[in-house]
Amino acid sequence: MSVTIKDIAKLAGVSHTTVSRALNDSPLINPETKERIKAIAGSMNYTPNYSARSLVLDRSYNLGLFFTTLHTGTSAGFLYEAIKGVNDVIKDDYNLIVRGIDDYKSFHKVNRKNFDGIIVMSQSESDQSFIEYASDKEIPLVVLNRPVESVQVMNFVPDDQSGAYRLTEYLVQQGHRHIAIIEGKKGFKSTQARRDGYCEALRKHGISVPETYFVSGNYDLESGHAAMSKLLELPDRPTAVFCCNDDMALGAVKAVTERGLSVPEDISVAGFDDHLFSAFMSPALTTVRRPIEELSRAGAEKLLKFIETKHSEKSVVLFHTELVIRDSVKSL
Amino acid sequence: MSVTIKDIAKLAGVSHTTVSRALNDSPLINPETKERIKAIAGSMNYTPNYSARSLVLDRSYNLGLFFTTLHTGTSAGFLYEAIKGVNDVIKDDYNLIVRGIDDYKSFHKVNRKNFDGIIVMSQSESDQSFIEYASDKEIPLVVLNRPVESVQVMNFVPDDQSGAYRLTEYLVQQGHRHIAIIEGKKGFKSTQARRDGYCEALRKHGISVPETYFVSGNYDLESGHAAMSKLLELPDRPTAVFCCNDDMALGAVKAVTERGLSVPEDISVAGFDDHLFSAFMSPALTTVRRPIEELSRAGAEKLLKFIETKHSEKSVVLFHTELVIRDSVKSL
DNA sequence: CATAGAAATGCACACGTTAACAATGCTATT
DNA sequence: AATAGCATTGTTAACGTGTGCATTTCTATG
Repeated sequence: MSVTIKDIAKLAGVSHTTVSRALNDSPLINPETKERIKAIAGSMNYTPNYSARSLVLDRSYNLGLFFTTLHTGTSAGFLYEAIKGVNDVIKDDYNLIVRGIDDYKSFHKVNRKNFDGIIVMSQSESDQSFIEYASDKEIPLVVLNRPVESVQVMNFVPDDQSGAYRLTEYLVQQGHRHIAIIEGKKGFKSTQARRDGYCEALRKHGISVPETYFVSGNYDLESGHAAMSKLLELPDRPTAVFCCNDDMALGAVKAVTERGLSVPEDISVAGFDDHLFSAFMSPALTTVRRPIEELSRAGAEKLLKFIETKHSEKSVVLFHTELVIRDSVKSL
Repeated sequence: MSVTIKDIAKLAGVSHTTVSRALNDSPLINPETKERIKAIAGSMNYTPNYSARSLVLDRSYNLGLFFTTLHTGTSAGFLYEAIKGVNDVIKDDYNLIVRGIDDYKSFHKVNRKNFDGIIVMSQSESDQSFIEYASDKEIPLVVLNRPVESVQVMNFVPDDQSGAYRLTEYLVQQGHRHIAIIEGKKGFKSTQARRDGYCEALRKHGISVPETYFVSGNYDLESGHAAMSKLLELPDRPTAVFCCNDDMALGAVKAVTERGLSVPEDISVAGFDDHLFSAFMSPALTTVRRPIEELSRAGAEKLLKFIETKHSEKSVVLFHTELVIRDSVKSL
């Protein structure tokens, strides 16, 4: 039913090979016939059958963008920026396939035949088996957002720890000594890194905080709200709270205002990520910017280059995170 | 390099035809040999080559999820919910390909060979050409979010107009008579529908507002902020503002608090969409819930059923929108 | 015992594309 | 004029899978 190169060949009075070569701009073909064939193809509205091409070329034209999960733990802004970044880079001739790793019962269908390359937006060490699997199958692979040690891969990660360090240090510089932390989802690497940065800064400045200042969350709005509610009940209420992402910070601010208190007058709040909405919160959120879109773009570019040249350094590249000072932290 | 059915055949001492049939659970095959072959396939770690299968079966195993754009106009929450909804439904044997329609230079590569089915999250009439193209190519097609008249397609849309009507009516019932609107992106169908619902409610209650109460936005945070800033400068400042989505509402609230005013004491604000963060704004946002995730899920289910059975009613199905009353509107 | 028919398997081709190799005609060099 | 070599095109096979039809073997029926 649909047009094939053989149909074109018949009409042009040449062999289908010649058509194939002409359409692929082979230098073997006489420029005139090439033009003629292209014209015919155009007029017949020809589109190549990618399955056939894939079969013989052993390429799928599929690129996978995998997240740890599409459920709790992955915020909307994170997903959005990642897709946008990757999508901006990949050429017209790749399909971008989006998927949560935890949606796979078996990785069976993930192989070189089905994916020309894979980008993993890794948030948790639970992805490890997937990453190792893909690496083992020799699928071109870029891992973003989380450092991977066990396997050699192209690896781009934002420097969460130093971001958290600088933010916490900033809180200290503003005169805060009672600084609590609302942590991210358990098991996520970023959770650990941000906590480490926080602890490091406190230690450096000789500040110690009670255990009750460590409250767990899971990166979503509700958990931020719940965690802050706990903190506000404390007899020795903190003067500042570092929320490990902006979503939780929004929830936390809510918990404060609900009690008739206000940010930053009664308590200071800081976040992490710098999502789109953070600048528009009331008060505008002091946070740490993580360049997710840039990271995704860089990752996609690297992957494409690797697919083309089959060559690249497999090492961890740290992306700079940046302290963004706004209005949610009071100077004491 | 990778295992094929012929390799299995050799090992099992049968023809590759038998292997193919066995793995596809054909009733033609002796149950015992079938089991034996399956065992061998498993031990050899066989995965079918989808390109080859696609070629002969004329199916791509690709499902497309297309947005009007991945840039301004599509909010993170919208993208997130849509992907989540669709992803929850599609079986393990489909690839979900995500893409912005405005990223295509030519629709060339969109055809039945490359897509078993397409879901269009349509926000603008600019998608019309794409929808007609896909429909013309006889690709199984579901259009979500925006009613389509020119072509017969499966079409699921939230009832934005009546949602906006009820919300506006609610504002009136709370005693507001000076109600402004911050509109959505020009050219988007939803912009029109929400405006219509707003106007209808005002008319019904015999309220007229000055032209200056219609301020244009484009569904993003900045535009909400800018629009509200304008409104606040007005000599006859409105007592309530209907923002055509939650993102703009957040931006609008920001503009209010920046001026030392507060919501809802000095001015009431309402939104539209009910994104995840809306309940956690301060104050919690009164808005209209649009069941995007459910819509996406329903759309995906419908599409899969159609692909299987080749049969379905092509008509518009309205999804109910729901007024969500929170704390951002004051009773006068 | 002959035979019809069912059950199980194999043969051969098709899907649409690319590419190694062969073939042809032409030009330039000796 | 013979030939080497280039430019251009065609022949043919290959990629891995599914399926119509033929073939073989076995069972049941008369």
